[in-house]
Amino acid sequence: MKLLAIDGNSILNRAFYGIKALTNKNGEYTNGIYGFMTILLKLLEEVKPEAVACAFDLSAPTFRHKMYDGYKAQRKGMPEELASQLAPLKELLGALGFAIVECEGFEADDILGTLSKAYSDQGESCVIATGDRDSLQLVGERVTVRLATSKMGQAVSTLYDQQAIQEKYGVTPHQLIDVKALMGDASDNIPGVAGIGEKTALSLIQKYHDLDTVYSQLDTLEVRPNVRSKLEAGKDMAYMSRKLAEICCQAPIDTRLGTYLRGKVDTQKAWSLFARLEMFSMREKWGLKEEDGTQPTEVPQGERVKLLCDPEDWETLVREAQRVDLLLDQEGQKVAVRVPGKLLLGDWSAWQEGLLKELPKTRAWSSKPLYKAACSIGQEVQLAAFDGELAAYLLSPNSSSYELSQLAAQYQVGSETLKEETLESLQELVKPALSLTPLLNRLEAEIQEKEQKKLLDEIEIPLAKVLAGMEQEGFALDTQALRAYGEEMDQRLEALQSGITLYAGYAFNINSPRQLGQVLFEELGLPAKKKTKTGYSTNAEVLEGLRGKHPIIDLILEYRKLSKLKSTYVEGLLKVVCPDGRVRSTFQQTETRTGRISSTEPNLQNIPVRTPEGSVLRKFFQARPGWKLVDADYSQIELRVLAHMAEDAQMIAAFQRGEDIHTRTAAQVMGLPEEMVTPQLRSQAKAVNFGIVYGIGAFSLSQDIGVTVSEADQYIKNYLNTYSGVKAYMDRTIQFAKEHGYVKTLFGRRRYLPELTASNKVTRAFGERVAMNTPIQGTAADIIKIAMVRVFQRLEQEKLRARLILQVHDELLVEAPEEEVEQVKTLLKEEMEGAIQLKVPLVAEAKVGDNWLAAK
DNA sequence: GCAATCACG
DNA sequence: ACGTACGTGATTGCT
Repeated sequence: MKLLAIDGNSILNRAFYGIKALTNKNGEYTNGIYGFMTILLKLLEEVKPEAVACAFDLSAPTFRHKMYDGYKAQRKGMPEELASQLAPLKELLGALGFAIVECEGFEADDILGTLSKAYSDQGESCVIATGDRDSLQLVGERVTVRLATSKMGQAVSTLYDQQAIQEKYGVTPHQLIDVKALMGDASDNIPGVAGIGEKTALSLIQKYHDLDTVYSQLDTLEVRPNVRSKLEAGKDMAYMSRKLAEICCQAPIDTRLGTYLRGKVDTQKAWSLFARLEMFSMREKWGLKEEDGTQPTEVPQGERVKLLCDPEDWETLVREAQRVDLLLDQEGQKVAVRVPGKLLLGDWSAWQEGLLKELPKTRAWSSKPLYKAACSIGQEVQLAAFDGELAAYLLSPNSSSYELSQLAAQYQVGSETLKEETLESLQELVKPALSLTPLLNRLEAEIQEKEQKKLLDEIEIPLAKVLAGMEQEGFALDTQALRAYGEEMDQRLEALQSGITLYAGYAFNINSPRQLGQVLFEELGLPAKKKTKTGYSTNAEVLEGLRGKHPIIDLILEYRKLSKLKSTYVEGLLKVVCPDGRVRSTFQQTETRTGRISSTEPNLQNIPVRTPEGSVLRKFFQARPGWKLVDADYSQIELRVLAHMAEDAQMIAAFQRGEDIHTRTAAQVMGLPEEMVTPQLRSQAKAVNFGIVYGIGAFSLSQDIGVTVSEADQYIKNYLNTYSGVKAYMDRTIQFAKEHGYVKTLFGRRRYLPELTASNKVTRAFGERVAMNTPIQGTAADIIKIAMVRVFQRLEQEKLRARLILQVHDELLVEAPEEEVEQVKTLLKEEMEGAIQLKVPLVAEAKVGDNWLAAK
């Protein structure tokens, strides 16, 4: 019978430091557990043990502490984010049927020693898994150690048997105790003999075999005189260290071999623990099946429903139902519909018309595709009653995906069951559909509880419909002109490339930062300033600093800029343009942690504008013939939000008087009259204003505006003195975040901040900046979302043909027939400025043009 | 699949 | 001693 004996603390420790921080949606740290389970899987596969014991340290003092006050005295406790993973790890191991062994007064090492001795004494073998070299002394004829180490960040495990130890150290495993007695161990604070290190200790034991011999023959040892005197002085220390270093093999634990046979797996418990930890892939790896999570004893039994596939009376059933829950499978073009007592399954194309009529009483898992469908078959687009995906996002905006099956597992809601099993129940949609209703119920309740109902009902759900419209509408692109511009760029790129090759002396891939670094900093010998993890940094900031040092730099900067524009915007856009000449972005509503929306395939929120070469691309985004683009953007929305939320008298007054906030800030912070504020000073003040919103540091501000750190620091101090309400607000917000674990916007949008409890102060500082920034960025996002919904409704009410086609965080773009332009301009301004009443006015400005460049 | 870079607010 | 502003997405090179 082979035993796998694991040093739980040591392996957890390795796992924790080897994997970057990972938390579940509640902010519980999980990276150590994840790593531990991965290592354990690998061990089981490689060792194939019949019995497994996981040994853990207890926090109580051990016999070693009692023997020597200094033992592990310098050792810091484990960081909280690791300590918090111990309990769930043990719970999980228990659920998976592994024995957990702890023993008061003894360390995990002693447990491993005792067990390995018990097994080998009875002729059985034992494999010890640990990250700690101390255990090597336990190696014997039937005992081996698998030592986990990390080499260049890679986890490696080395197998040690008697021979391997002899080869590496030239002594027997047992002799390692005496080696350590002499050399000591800094990490455990075992003193050893002062002045004797690993080399000397090893050679002494190799030659004289043990500590007793060394000391009995001290006078005749063939060593340098100073070593002899050190040994003499350190004799007591050596013998005490030996006692500390020797692992005890008689810990009072259960040594019956059968105790450690793997026990029964509590599948439900393991399933739900993995779910809570959000380790979905682990469930499969541990052989857990989906049924394991849905046994009636663990989770409340859901309703029993009757499954009907393509029933003829589906339309009546849906029409007469009080409430409908709907799950659309876009890939399979199937739809699952839950009405009281029944689960209906059908083809989306056949059912969509009837179902879309009933949207107001429908709780959808995801509603945006439904609005798009309604729109594309020319049906009236009505609002859904609920949207599970959006609800889940509001409850936990940190998650990376909002898939129904994962959410159901996370929330541990029960699944409904079928009244009778049929062949059709094998359909892929059935399983997720059975957890749909319980999950929606649960999400609705939690939205109530967290006071996010208004946010969901009045902002996110109506917004989904607006976004559907924008996606459907698209934005016209002049592809011919764009293509021609691309060809121009190619010519220029070729010229730049030959110039660069000439200066470099050979052809290389300019797009490769590595090759470019080689050319600049090794071949041409330019001074390298910054480094990245993998080599020299060659980013624009570094290259700017090298301007004038070599003529190649200007060419590279231009090449970089052009090739970015060409590949991302010319080629990228041409790749996704629809046959009708319009590009249709997808707007992600559950992506950002702050509440903003994002835009993908193509991303229309990062079309160039800051440089002349880039902004010409906006010429190719055009209104239809006879139509115009109306572009309206908020003026300094984030600063206005800050003024309101911080209730800062100075800032509020400045906005109320309609002053230029950056000039005002410059005057205040730099102690000048406003007339003396030059454009350069104003732009510095603008950076300060931005910095404040981001949760500024003096270093970064100094980098940004090119002043010394102490000057930057002075600016910040002056700023916070001038706008003392802001300072109080920031302090208050961080306080709230630390107390509650989250921050929220004016409309109750939340963001959880597990970073604030980190022991790493860089991480914690990041958490604090996020705590300051998120309410501001998030409230601004809430406001423009409200404006979008209102603009959309006004266009509808006033029966205009104009359509909202794009949002870029503080900017809305409407495409309008020429005759509607004036009305649309007014409407946009009114709805954006009137989206909400703050202590400061909201200001939006609208401009008109044939293309996006002209309308800015 | 990740790192580096750069486009936007 | 260390690292250094918030939020995104796309492209490229390289392992």
